[in-house]
Amino acid sequence: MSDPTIAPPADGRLEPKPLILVVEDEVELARVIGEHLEAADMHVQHCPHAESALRFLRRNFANLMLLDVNLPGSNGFTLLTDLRQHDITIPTIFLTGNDEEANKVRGLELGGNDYITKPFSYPELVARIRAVLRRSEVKDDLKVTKNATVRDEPFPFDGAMVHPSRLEITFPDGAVERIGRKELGILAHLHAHRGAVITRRELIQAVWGVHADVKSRSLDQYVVKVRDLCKRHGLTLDAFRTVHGVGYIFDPENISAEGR
Amino acid sequence: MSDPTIAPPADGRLEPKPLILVVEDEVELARVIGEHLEAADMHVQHCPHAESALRFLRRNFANLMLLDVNLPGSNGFTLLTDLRQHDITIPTIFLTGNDEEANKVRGLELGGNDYITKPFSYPELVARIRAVLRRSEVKDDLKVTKNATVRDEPFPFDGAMVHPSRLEITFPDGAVERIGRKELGILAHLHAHRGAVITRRELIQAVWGVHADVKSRSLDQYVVKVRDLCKRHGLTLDAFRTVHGVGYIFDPENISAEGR
DNA sequence: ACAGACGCCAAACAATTGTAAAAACCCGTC
DNA sequence: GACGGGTTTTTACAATTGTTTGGCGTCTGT
Repeated sequence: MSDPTIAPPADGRLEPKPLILVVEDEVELARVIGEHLEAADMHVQHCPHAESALRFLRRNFANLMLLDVNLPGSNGFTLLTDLRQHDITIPTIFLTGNDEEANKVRGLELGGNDYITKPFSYPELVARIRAVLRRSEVKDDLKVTKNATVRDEPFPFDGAMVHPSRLEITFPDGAVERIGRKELGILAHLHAHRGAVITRRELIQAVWGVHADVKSRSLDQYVVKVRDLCKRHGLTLDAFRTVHGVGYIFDPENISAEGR
Repeated sequence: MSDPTIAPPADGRLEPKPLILVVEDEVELARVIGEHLEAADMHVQHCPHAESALRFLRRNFANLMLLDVNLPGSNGFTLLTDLRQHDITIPTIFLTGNDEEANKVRGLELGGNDYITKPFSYPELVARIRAVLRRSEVKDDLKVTKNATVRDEPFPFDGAMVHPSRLEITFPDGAVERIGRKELGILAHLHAHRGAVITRRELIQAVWGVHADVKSRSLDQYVVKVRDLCKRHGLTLDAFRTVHGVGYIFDPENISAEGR
């Protein structure tokens, strides 16, 4: 199972386990892969087909995707295309069944990605994953939060302007305030899903990660902060309402009033 | 400079393909590597052992050598020695099988070179090669560190003038101070990326090299020095802020009218 | 009215960064 | 090969900033 030559982190500090999204229709294979990855100190999320993977990634964060090229219906590549359309990028390792597919993958020249041809050994799989993760670490620390990176463009929020990279928010009154990563994460998620009701759980997982404790009152804390911030700079909070028992909704310029 | 984003050429102009000499005894591995490099727009020459590599390099030119440290008979290091004896220098990337070997390579302190540990992904390999090539291309570079270089021309920093070649900085008050290479490297990187948030990791790797220990607190030390220097000569430090949890930002123009 | 959900303050915690001082290194010289 | 000056790195700790928890009052929907 865990090959000794493949050294675990072995680092002093406690690394957070990376979350690997396994997109594989053969349930049994997925299960075995999952087992091995867990044994290698990783979290695993399994999606049996492209649709569910897409759905998952639209709402959650994952460190890496293990993608079977042969999926029933859509093949792996279309998933990639779909993801790109949604502006979702994720380090990916393709599972290819033969060299032909491998060539196709290679042809993609997808920077930062890798592929592995069946049959493969689990130590190798783990090694590959670690390698790709290691590489993406660089980009990971561009990650200010699970859902925002320092290269993100500034976006508007309720009249103010949020600068993810600088952890700052500029208000219409000209004031610039520093904000923390969690606030930023919340703002980013709200903005990304403006007009839609956002589950409390969803928001937490978007900002804290899929394995976060959903009970904590931490979220409220930041909601307070955010609201307080807006209030202090004379922004109306009409657009940011709480939906009792469900979560929140951020709905600038009444998007929900029209279409829908 | 060493930009972590792994970008393909994507350059308008037509570059001559670089020639990569692959010194690797495992024929199959060499073949695969070759394929990838060809796919990445490089010429490849394969030598299965040190002798042939030496022979090749005595008569021919190559832009870069990909050298497996584990060669039958001679190991990779002796090849390097031999080359040096013949006054042949060539940018080299070592293929190491494990961390131990990687350490050895690091120990060599070979400026401008790099290494990569198996297993590696081909995109990564290509990226590394491109990085080393890019670095070795620039002729009028000044070696600041074993790993990093900066351009030679003086540049302004926060009102002062930095003279890389003289390792000096002149302040508006006329004072001239000597600075170390690391300070210089930091100033240069800040200047080169002014206006953008610079990750701590990015800065460290830019100045200390790609393989530097990111956890070291050495950087802070120099940040202090730099700040201290500026302070002593009456420069405002408003432009050089730290972005907590992310890194630093130096942005001389855009001074948003807002304290902290 | 009741239970569960939410808002919110204050204090406990945790992680990151700033400093100072000492130790380790490097390099050219004696 | 030891010595000395300057540079680099490490260590240890203090200061700063960000995060989470508990408690409790308030609000909402049934």
